[in-house]
Amino acid sequence: MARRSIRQPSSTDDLDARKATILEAVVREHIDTAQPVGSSAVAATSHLAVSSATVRSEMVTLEREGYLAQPHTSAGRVPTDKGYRYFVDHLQAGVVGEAQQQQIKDFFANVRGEVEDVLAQTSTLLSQLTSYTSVVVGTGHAQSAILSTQLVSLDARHQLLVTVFADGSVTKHSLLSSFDVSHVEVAEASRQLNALLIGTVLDARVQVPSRNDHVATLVREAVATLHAQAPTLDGEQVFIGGSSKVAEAFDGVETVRQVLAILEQELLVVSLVQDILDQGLSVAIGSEHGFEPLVSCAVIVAPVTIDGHPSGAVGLLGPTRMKYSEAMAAARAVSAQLTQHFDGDDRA
Amino acid sequence: MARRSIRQPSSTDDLDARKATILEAVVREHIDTAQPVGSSAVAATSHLAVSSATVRSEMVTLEREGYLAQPHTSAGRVPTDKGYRYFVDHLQAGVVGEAQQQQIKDFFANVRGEVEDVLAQTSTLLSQLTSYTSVVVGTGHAQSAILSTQLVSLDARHQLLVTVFADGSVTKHSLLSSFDVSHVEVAEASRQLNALLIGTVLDARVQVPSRNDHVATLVREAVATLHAQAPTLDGEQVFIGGSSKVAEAFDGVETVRQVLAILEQELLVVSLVQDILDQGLSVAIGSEHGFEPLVSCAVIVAPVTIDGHPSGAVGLLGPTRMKYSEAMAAARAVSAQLTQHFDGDDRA
DNA sequence: TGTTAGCACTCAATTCTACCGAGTGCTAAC
DNA sequence: GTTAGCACTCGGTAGAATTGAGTGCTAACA
Repeated sequence: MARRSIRQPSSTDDLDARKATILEAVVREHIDTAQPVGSSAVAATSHLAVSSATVRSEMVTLEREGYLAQPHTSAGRVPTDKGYRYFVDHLQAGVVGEAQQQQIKDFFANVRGEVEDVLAQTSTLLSQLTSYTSVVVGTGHAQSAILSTQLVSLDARHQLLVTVFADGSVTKHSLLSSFDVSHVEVAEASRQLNALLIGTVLDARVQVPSRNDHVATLVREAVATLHAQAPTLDGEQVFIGGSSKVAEAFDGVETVRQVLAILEQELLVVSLVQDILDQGLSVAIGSEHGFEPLVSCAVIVAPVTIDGHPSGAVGLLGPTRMKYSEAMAAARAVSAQLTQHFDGDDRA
Repeated sequence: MARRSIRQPSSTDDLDARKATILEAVVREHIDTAQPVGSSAVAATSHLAVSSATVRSEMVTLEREGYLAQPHTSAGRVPTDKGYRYFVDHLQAGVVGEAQQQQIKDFFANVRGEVEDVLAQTSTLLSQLTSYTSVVVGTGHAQSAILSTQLVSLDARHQLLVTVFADGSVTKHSLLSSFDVSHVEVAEASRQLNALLIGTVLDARVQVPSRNDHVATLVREAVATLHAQAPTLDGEQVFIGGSSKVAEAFDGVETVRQVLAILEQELLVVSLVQDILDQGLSVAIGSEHGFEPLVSCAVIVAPVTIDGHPSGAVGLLGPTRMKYSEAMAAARAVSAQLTQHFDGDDRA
């Protein structure tokens, strides 16, 4: 995996007021038009009472300091990752529009179903709100206590182990015995499993029976199967919404392909989101996140907590020239509502 | 939904041998090169001892009869949907290559985990084998008998209803009571639910208790919740693999976007696959499947059965100029292996 | 010293033109 | 029925000319 450590976001020095204004104008304009921005455009749109020549000489400095770049000699300027970073760091928090606020409210007022369904639909919502691809991550239940476990017989050789965790998640594992098992034995094994496991977490050590009869063997197998899952953070879920937006956001077909290919690898996506969160960031721009194939992307994340501890995140993936203000506001609003949703009426 | 009935596939009349050869040559060449095919190319590649002029006059006929089309006057010919249809109908069954056969074998020899995992991974496999986007559909358990149902207390007001079906699937539904429920009451409700539901199918009528105590209310709610799911064919699962292949298969960014947008709507995909299967087809080309946005696509499907009755399908989605022979062979091989996998060692 | 008007210069993008050539349809001869 | 021959069509390409947005530099100005 071609990962590198995430760059310090605060490495952007401060710019004097006029340079900052010019940089901001360039970023805004470029986000709007997707075109290189010229000095005269900046002189016109920004409210600096300055001629284009002055803007030009400032731009030379900004370029030398790495905030702007020139695609070719006779073109305008384009923001670099560092330029976007400065812009984002100095962005005052945006607010979500009336209509969108309403849409979010309506959604959470009407959403039904299990956690998984809610997360999946939230992902679609976030994508619709922003026109970017959205990622919703629900963290695993590795640290949740087991509430109940049950062994169900499918046929003489096959049993299904169903486990319910305190966070409301349910897992199933099929077991294949090398001998025929009676219903009575399954019931007894189920009883013993409950006695052993209820209240424990997945990686806890439990005392399994050492006898060699059917029931004991079954119990041992069940516990082993269950514990084998613990390290893989089983239950970590990813919901990706609006992957078709990728085709809108990027122009090169090849770029689209690469981004889609990344999104297919859900583990990668989870670790990407997790990394960004671990660094305490809410936005990773261009090469900041260290994923080669995503250099032309920016990723916005907002954590979701349940009962105060982190238990997931919502994210947005767009081009580096994305509408940071709106997108960040939407992500924040949705993550807040999601947090509230799970803390509140519905139990997660 | 802009659906239309599927066209009869057998509406292609028969062509004389030479026309058939020419048509086939055009299709093969066009699939290979993505370019319009000229008469001289056909005269050269096909083993007809005929001049290009003869081919040309035959092509005029083929065009008049709707098998070929001309992008513009001075270009070669391109197959129409009808042309592809004839080609596919007269295609002798292809075989999968050595390496691919091996890859499939290895996959099914090593695949682990629950049905869902197997299906998801199968989808990825099929996509890798063919370089097309793959769809794996697992049909719901609406007709499966209930093996076990269990009510678990999350807290005083929230209970989780976990149901195991004979096909090995598990559902969960959370219930919210308007009153506090004790653990004893939950256990009793769970016991009663088992007595009521075990052995029934989802849409069966059962006699619920009419009393008004906590337990009876809980039981009623649980049954109602469960039965509310029956008509929605709950449990129908779609796994889409290799959506990034869409960006390779189609050139227009807009087409890519449209196809991705369709793939996002999983219900649509299921009904598409189902429709094609219902018509007894294994390939739907261009407008045959009646989905406007997918006119430039062909869809290949192959049914999967468990214990003899249909329980899913694998599918491939590519451009109309896809490699039918290879793709159909791969789909068939994978669906056969999948069928065997579920009938055999592992219980589904 | 910072700002600005003026100006020459650069270079991608656009337009125009000519032309090539793959491919066609037609016809006359075999 | 087949084919060689031929005039014709028209998309694609290559080159030249043009355009114009934008730059950097310089000299004058406040």
